[in-house]
Amino acid sequence: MLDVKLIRDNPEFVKSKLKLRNENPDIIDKIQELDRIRLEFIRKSETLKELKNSVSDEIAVIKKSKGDASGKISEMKKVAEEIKTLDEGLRNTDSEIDILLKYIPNLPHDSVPEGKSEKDNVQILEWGEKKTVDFRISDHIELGKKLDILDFERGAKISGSGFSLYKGKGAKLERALINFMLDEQIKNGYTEVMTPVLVSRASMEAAEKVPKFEDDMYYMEKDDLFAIPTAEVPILNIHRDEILKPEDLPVKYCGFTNCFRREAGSYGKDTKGFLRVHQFNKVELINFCLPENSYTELEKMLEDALGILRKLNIYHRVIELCSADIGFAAAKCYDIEVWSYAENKWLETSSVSNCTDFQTRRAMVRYRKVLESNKTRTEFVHALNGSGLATSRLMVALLEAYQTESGNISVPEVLRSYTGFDVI
RNA sequence: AGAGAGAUGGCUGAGUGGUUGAAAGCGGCGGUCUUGAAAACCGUUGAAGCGGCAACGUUUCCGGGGGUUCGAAUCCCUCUCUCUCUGCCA
Repeated sequence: MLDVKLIRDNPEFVKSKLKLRNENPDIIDKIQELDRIRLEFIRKSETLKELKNSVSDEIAVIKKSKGDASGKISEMKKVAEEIKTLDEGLRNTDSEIDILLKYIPNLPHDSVPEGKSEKDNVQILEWGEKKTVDFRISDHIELGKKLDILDFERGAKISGSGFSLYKGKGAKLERALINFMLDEQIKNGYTEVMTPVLVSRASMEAAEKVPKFEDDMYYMEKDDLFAIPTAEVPILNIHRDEILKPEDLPVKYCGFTNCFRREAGSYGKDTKGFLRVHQFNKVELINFCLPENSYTELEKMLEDALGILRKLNIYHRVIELCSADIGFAAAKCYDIEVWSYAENKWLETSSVSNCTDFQTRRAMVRYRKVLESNKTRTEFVHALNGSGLATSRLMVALLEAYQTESGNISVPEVLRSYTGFDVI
């Protein structure tokens, strides 16, 4: 969530940034008004509480010396009533503000290209080249079926469309990919974690996924638990309500999990095979860092993700998302896309974002900042997240790019020590 | 799922209505001592909000929410979570 103080002190700045995201800035006026009311409640209530506290002490003294305090007590009775009313007003105003705040996205960073839609995203890097082959390219579904390594029909039988079954060398290849990616990220300084994949509502809220995206999640009503759409959620929550030591920053985690997405509203789009699935595998990267370092850390994280594709030798590009297309919690975001030879288009396989203090403010992840006066103050750390990477679409690109004329798959060099075989 | 116990500051752990934001110990930080270090001793050490340029003042916070009271960590209700035992199960 945004800082209310920023809205209070710099409303025009906030509005202009929201406009860049195609958001209606009027909501800021509403929050400002509620904030004024809120401060009024606080001041009135605190003045009365101060009075109540001091008189209560006096009453204690009088009672101790067996005196009569009935006058003061009845006076304070009235004051207590007033405080109750004021605090109720304050609570209501607080929750009104909070509801509004939950639907306001993070503000785009100055370096983010302005744009109206995804068409205005900017390609900033292209790596490798499109191979040309003199045989017919099979898509991943065809390859998966022929080699008996992927079975989408049976995946659907088990759970419905959008669920897949890996088999034999296909399963092993997937596992190899995950292990390879984790090992690479551990080398890059990330600490591996294995997290719960069902998380509480509080964790979802802290990651700013709920209430805005509640319909996109699988939800277990009986236990009020959500299936995670990304490991970003549990990993971010590792340090919820904590104050980190500045010397420990940046704190970097990587973790593999299954990810679950209902993909409500995208039925009919990219329904083939792995292109859009309800459950997929992903190695996630999270970085908690000092605010002043978050944009250099963002570039490093992008590099960490790209390193995987380079080692796999997969043709890819990087897109810098424009102001209208960056995710809700992000201030700046890069997408990594891999080339699908069969689909003849780019597939998003990673998104690397700097969420600044947007999530950490709600999650209360802070560090102790030492001021010039040698005093300390807590400040929110910045949180970054990135896929490093998501396997399903990567698998599409990999299978297609590594197919041979005979219809087999030549396992990428770096994965062979993991798979134990060279060809599928 | 059944029975019971509990939730207090970075940690351990006192505290059952009136200077208790909270004893004590540990840890952390600063200092004395020391060539240096350890030990010992002394001091210091929570967060959030509001007001203030600041010094500082003030309010709130002892799992969450509500209640009783002039006054609650302390009494009542409720929810959540954790632990132990039994059952079930990977």
